[in-house]
Amino acid sequence: MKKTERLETAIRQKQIKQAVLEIIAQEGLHNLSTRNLAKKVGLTEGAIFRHFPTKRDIIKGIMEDVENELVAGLKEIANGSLSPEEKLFNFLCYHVQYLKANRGITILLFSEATHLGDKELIGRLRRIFSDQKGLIAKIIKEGISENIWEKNINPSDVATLYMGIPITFNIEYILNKKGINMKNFCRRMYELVINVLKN
Amino acid sequence: MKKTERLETAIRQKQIKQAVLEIIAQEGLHNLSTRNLAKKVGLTEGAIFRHFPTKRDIIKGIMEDVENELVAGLKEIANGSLSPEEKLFNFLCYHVQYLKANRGITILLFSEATHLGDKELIGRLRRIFSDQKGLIAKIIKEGISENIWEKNINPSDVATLYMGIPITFNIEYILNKKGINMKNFCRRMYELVINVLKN
DNA sequence: TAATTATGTAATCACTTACTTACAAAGTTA
DNA sequence: TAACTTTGTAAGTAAGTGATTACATAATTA
Repeated sequence: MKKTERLETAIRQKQIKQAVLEIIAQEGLHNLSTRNLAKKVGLTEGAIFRHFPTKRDIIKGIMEDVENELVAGLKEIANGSLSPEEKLFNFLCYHVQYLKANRGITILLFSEATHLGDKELIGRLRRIFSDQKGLIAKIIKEGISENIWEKNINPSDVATLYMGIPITFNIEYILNKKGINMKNFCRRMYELVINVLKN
Repeated sequence: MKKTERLETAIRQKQIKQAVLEIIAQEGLHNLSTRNLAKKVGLTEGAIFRHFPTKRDIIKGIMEDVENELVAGLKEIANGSLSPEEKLFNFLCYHVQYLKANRGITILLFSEATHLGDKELIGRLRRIFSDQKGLIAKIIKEGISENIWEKNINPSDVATLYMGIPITFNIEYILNKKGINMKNFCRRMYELVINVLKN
């Protein structure tokens, strides 16, 4: 009966978080129960709760991944030594690519954080959001101080405008997979943002 | 014991949909149960189900309101006789204002539609989304054909960029009420979009 | 090898969910 | 006034939720 391999917690945690994203992408948020999650991983519910104290902690773990993978990657680009234009382009492409590889993550974060009504999760989400905006604003300020872009432009406003791009991309991608024109998406959006900055 | 006034279904339906939006704005999505909804309206659960066959139908009703109020209003602006610039400005301001008055509606729609995993609701959402994009693209095409805006710009891409504005606004507004700089928000975003179009 | 620890199962918990049923009474109509 | 329709209540339902328990066994350590 007992054929299930025994793996250590760190590995199971990765599998569980992976399964969460797969369920959302393939079956929808409404199927994200611990029961279905256990089935997907190939374990029982008890085993799931052996590796995570609560379901909430699984979502929290995914948020931490986003901070460690996405946000850290974006930070590296923003703090690099390339030109502001190159930074902006790489930033946007990296951003979109990450969301493409982890489709549904935007909806998971916003939906679950608000669904669970959890102050800490919402705070984390807020931080991820404002970190990204801050990095974009920083790149833009850099470009302005290097006289590449217009002085009379508000970096924070452009950052707000920017933030809509990956969010919209992700929402459209999960909502309407065929409708969105993926080809060169990040280059096309980059050109538009550059238009704003060059005035 | 029976002090509850008896009101006709049409009125109760309005009250119930109103209560849904209030609960989301004040208590969060996680408190949107039929139990809590009934309490908010001042009725029993049984009464709620007298006026709506299912909870899903309440969400569907709110979606219909969005189509009849928001989308119809935007359509009127787009099809009006003002200049493309004026249309674009009014469009954006009307859009933002509606979401401000009905805050949380973006999260409700995306979250519940995906949470319920309901094909019809997701289809409706998709339609609301693409209708708005289509109207924006139309205004932009108009401006281009009137030689107000650059020819070598893709109206559909700008529409995608545009769509991020109200979505981001709504998400930020519910996530971080104090953080968002509301003052002249739509005018500031309008200026940025105009920069894109004038190249 | 013996004791201990880590990882699994099966059954079940208390609770919440959307929804239903049987009944009461207000409002309308014949 | 009598019959009927509409709108309400109170008390349920079955199904699903996240989480726990008692127990088994594989892997590691003393």
